[in-house]
Amino acid sequence: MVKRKDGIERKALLLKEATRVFAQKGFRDTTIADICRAAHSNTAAVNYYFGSKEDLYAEVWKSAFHTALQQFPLDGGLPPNATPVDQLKALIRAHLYRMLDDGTLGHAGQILLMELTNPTKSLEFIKNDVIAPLRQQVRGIIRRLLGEAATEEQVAFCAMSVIHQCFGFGLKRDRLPQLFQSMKKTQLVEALVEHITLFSLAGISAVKKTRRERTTLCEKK
Amino acid sequence: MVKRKDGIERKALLLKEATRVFAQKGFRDTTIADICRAAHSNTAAVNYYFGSKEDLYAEVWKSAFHTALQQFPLDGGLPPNATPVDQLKALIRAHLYRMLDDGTLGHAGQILLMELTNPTKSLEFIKNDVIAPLRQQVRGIIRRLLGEAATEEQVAFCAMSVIHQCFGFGLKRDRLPQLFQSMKKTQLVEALVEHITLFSLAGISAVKKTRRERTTLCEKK
DNA sequence: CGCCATCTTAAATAAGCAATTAACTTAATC
DNA sequence: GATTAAGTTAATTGCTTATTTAAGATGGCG
Repeated sequence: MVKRKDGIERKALLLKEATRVFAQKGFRDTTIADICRAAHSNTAAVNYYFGSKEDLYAEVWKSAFHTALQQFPLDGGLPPNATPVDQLKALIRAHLYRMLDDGTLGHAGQILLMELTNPTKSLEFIKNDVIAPLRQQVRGIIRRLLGEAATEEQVAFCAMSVIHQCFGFGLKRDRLPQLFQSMKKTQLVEALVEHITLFSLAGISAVKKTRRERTTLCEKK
Repeated sequence: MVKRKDGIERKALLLKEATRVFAQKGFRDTTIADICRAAHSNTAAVNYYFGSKEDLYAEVWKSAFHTALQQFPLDGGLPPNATPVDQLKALIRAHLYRMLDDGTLGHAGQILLMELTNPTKSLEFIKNDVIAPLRQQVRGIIRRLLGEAATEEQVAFCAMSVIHQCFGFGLKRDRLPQLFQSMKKTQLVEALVEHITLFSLAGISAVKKTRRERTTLCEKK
């Protein structure tokens, strides 16, 4: 009945270090000993506080995505009546920061990419809790940009083109500074936001201009 | 001095099954037993023929990328005097097939994505042998599309936008048929080729139209 | 202080896996 | 068909790692 505060402090530290190590090395390559060493704890600590390595991993991505979404909400912090162009730009910026941030923010993106290429059991949850609402959000914005005349397929394709550009930079996360040595990180990210927004808006406009018949292979209903 | 042919047959079978299993589960999650079971061989076979699990993995990606590049060469099989637009489209198609093919072709893409998010020791080789020449190829085409006035940074950003769109579809490889149930696979891939080409050419044109000063943060020399 | 739940620790346990070994079988060449 | 290198096999070794255990230390509260 008597709770001590040193316990919850250590638990929080373990979660933080676990997030970092998992994001860096992935679930399978991370040992409990790695995490406990980073948190200056005994190897039994993980099992004591979280039950198992798997349970800890689940806690990690839950908290990582929670903070990431809190810091960069799906609507980008914009009022609901913002123009779709502004919404798109905010969305791209949020994604890039989620992917490229050096702190906790970036860890969520790292873990997401690893789950997509190398799934653990957690992928199902991630798909439902993270990817699905995100897809809704992106498609909503694209729909407004393309107009009612566009097919569902056109919306889906454009949404993927935008998102994949952002995700792709997560893949080169570690190599980006090397590729663009002369730029500061924040400069680089903002330049990328500008580029992806410009590139994508042009792409979306081009799709909008195509005749509808060309792309109605899908959506027969 | 006496060579037997049953050995090289088994070795080839092991390589083939190893490629499939590695592409599906990744290096760390694949056990030697998994591979040998798939190839109807004893667990000692991998060490007998390849020396170690790591050496086998190296053989796997070498052969996988070799076949992938043979089937879809960097120039897309086009004559050197082809228009950059045709070259871009051929490149996009080649990438998509490398990412989405169900057979051996697709395995190279799977392994590449896993290496990028979750590197093993092999990543350095992959970067030098696969990624670097590819980047050269893409940037060459983009450069021709953007013209001499464009900055190196603009070329690099556009190249990434194009490539990442293709890579991104590799990330959803398994979920694509589910998202577009009504389309046959080949239909879907060709539709994606059309979409990415259209989208990217529009994006590149838009970048070309921007004033040079806006994007000269990099490349001070 | 003295109780007791909470937390910490070192050591033990057990499971999984890559790699090795040595005995055994097969196929090519004479 | 005898010889021998090549290939195959089951059993074993040794290492890494998640998890458990039980004993010990610590902090809050009466």
